[in-house]
Amino acid sequence: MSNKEKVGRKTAQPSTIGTVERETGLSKDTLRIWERRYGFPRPARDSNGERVYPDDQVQRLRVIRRLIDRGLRPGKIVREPLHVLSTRIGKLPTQDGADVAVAGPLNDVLQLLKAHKVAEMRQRLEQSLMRLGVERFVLEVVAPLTVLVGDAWTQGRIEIFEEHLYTEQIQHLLRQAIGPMPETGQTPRVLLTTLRGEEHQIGLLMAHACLAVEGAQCISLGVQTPAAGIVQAARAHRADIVGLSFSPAVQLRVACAGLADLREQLDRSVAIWAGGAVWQRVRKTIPGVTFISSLTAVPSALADWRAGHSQPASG
Amino acid sequence: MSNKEKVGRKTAQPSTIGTVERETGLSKDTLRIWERRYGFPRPARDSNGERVYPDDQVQRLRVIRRLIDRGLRPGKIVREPLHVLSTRIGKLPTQDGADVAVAGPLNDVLQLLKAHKVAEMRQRLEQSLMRLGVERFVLEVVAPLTVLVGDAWTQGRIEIFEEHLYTEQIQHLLRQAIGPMPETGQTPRVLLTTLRGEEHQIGLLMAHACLAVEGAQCISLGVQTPAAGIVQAARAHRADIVGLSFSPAVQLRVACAGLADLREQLDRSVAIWAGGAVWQRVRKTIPGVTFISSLTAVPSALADWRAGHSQPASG
DNA sequence: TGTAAATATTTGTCTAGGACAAAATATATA
DNA sequence: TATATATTTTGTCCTAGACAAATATTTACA
Repeated sequence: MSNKEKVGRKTAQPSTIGTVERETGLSKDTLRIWERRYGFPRPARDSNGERVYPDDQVQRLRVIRRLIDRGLRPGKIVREPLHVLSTRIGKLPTQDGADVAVAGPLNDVLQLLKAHKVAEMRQRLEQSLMRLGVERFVLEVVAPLTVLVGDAWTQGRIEIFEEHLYTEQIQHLLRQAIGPMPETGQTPRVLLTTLRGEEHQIGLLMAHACLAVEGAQCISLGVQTPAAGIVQAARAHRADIVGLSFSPAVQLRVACAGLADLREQLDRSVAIWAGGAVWQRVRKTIPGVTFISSLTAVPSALADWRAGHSQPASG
Repeated sequence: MSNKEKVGRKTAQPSTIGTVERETGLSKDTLRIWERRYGFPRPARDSNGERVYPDDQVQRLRVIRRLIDRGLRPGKIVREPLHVLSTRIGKLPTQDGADVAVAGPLNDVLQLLKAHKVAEMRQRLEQSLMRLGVERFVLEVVAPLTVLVGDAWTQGRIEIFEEHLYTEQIQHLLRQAIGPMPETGQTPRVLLTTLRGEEHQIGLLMAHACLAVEGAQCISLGVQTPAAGIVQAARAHRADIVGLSFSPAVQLRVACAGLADLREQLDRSVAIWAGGAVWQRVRKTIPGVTFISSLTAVPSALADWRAGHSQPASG
């Protein structure tokens, strides 16, 4: 029962170290050692001597986390006050897509979200989907928009429930787009899921959509399949590729460990594709694992695979 | 550091405590305290004194985890050898409503799932949806089938990945069914979500579908919205009703506490509907919260609400 | 006899500071 | 300019005690 938490009975949630771990993705050990080394965070203590984190510190931790995800080092930024961190976020090099051009229309969607005009937002997105087609919609709208929304939440410009609402709408749209695609029977057969601890569905759905339009045969297990289950499923469905999605929130070390672990358990003839922007800053590659740091790389990766398996036949 | 020679080291996987945490879902703290209290697991130590778990112990931990999820207590089972645990799994009680009557056609679907005939299963379900319509499909197929699948997993008759696969397919279907429903502008406006700790989406989607076909205007936030977020969202979207879904896995006390908490924070004019089979066995009702223990009760609950709010008008 | 309150047990999370290896950066050498 | 070595940074693991929430059991009472 690792996900047990103390029940917040009074008005607000008490932000214990366990809560903050879940909210920021920083492990308890990390939170404690930062406190010891850098003097931040500096939580209050309850009657029992346990840490109670004020909201503003949690907020600051979220921003710090975001910056570390993009490659900055804790020693440089953990002590910095919020306003310095915020300006840092603005100065970060943006994700691969040159967003300046598309920033306008995407910001419109963000504005609709903040104004709680759900119907209009959804309509706008549906129009984009129709106009651009599934693939361009995913690459040019959903991917950058999700980053935008994530940043906005990190910086407190939108509320958590607004982010939930966005996620839900996008999920709906993507599933509608994926749903009617015919079972082609083409290769490769791709088994899609995420490892334990990764609960973000959107990345998975984006990958699913991109693969499906390219004619790959996708079977999704949803999020958080334990490694042993992935191995079983790959065997049962004779998957050619196991596709795993990683959000920026994942801890690089944990993810690498999980991947290496899975690689050992999985039949060597089955490829592993690890998708997610996190892999842009990975150094050591894992043998037998293909890193796909951008959805734009999916078509060429598929082409490569097909080139290498042009003779599936009856081996 | 010698990071060139690191490639080929130990042949087997080094099951450290972190790895086992990921594999079993048991936290490091829990693993250590079990070792101290019950004498199991009893990992070896590497040169640095760190725990190294043999595979058979990890395997046993997985089974233990599964039994604990089903309500058994650690003190009783952690010391037991694997073969005892295995027999225990078969003897687990199924959900109270063991519907042998409906089992026929539904069992067919279950068989398809176990045979990994995804396409056929999906086709079968799609046909049911077409034939029965959304509401009957949800009530007569999805709801009992989900119980069936849950039981099958509990008793080890299907694997976890098969349950994931089922969930994913159903989610797809339900979202496709819900998606195209027009925004009617009718009342009531229902905000749908689950509380923290409840991560099952299917219940929520079933409720969404049933409400939508009855003409209610649904806005879903997805799962696990913190209470404060629900309050904000209800205000922002001028919700008449907040609908919360609870799976059988939820702990009754935790759920009640969460509901009471939400009831305090939420404007009294907003109704709270708590849905889920768990409420069949609730004793004390919470004032200001309507319990809906079966989806069949949704239409009448809606009628009641409408009867009591026959004059929405202009404030 | 059944229900509610009180007591006892079980169980997971929290605390502390020390230790160490893997990763990242800086410096020296060919 | 590349490669090997040194230094710093950083996260995870260690021990073992404490405590409250969750659950089981007993007692009190209608």
